[in-house]
Amino acid sequence: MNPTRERILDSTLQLLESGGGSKVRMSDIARQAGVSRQAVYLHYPSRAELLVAATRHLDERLKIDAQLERCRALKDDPARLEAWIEVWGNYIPGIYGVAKALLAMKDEDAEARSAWDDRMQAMREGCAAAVKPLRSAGKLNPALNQQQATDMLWALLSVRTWEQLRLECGWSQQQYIDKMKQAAASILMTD
Amino acid sequence: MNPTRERILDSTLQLLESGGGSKVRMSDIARQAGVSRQAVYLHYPSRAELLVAATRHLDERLKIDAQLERCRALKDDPARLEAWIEVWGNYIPGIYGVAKALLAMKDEDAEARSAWDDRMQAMREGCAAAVKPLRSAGKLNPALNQQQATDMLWALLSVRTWEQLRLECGWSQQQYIDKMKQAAASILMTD
DNA sequence: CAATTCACTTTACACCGTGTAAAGTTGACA
DNA sequence: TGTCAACTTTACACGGTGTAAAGTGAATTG
Repeated sequence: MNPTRERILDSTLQLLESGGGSKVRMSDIARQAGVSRQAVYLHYPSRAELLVAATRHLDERLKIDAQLERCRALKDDPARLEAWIEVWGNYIPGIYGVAKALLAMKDEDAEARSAWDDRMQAMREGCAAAVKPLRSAGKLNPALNQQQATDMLWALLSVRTWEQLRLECGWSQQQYIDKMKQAAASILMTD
Repeated sequence: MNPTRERILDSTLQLLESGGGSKVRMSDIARQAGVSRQAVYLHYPSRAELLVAATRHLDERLKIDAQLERCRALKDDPARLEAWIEVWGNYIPGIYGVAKALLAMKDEDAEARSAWDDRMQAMREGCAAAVKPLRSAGKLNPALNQQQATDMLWALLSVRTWEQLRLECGWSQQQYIDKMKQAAASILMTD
């Protein structure tokens, strides 16, 4: 990969992660990367596309796919639910900065919107895969069909919910994971 | 109340509610109110303050306080939880437009931030008041203390969660209310 | 050894939306 | 008749995104 491009993406992620949130400007990123603002536009035609590229770059770094192996191994085991919550829940802090920026653009930029929706779709599949074994094992709460159970889990594990509990309520990451496991089990499983 | 001010606030709410989301401009509002853009600034010094005034105006219209009476009546009754979910859950659609706009500004504008946080604080008190009777009746899930239970309920009933289930998953309002009651009961109560 | 090409810089500018400033209009009221 | 208030009109500053084009310097190639 082109070294300048890489420095730009790294700088973007660095700024996004260090609190900046959505108020990170193109010029900030350029300065951080030690490059002119125009050079950034030379590689990424818009802020939205830069952010999207940055999330892809982050994925490569965090190797989410490898993390997911642990879940996939539990093919028809109801324990897949806990494994999934742990993997995804611990993935959120790593993507939070870029997620926040993407979420902020989502309403105004189609590019950002579809990038985010793609990721959420993939995340939703993880939820569906965690619900399925419950149904197979007859442990799924009879008040919920498979779709509804997936929706509930998807909402429960949303970045926004993580943000609220972790940052606004001051929960620790461990506490978040533990309580989410309990909550998901309570909602989705019959006793 | 000043009739021009009122027209401005009504127009703001109308535009916010009809999908516009956060891309409603001062000039849009002015046009809708049949007034010059500058006249809007004559009454509200900034977009943030206008939005804040609009939410207050909406509160008066929706009479949330009256709605809450039904909850308050159930002083120490565990049924207060269901009543609260119903009241708040049915309040969200009415405030969603303005809530979305406020949430979008929250990260950049201190005015908007504190206005939103105030409202969420009030909402959180409703959650706390719904949790308390459970504890009194010994029905609170022993894995959660009062604070944690309040946090969970607060997160479960967040506008973002409503948005996700209602708009992204396509749930009906009735379905949302029903499932939220079930979910809250599962998470918070011992059997 | 030129000539070209590539990656980048520099400078400049158009566009939008917010917010400020100030002079002009209109009607009500004293 | 004058003045005050509410509003309009015009104009402009600012910040951030994105475009355009000329300039620089180092590596590549005929």
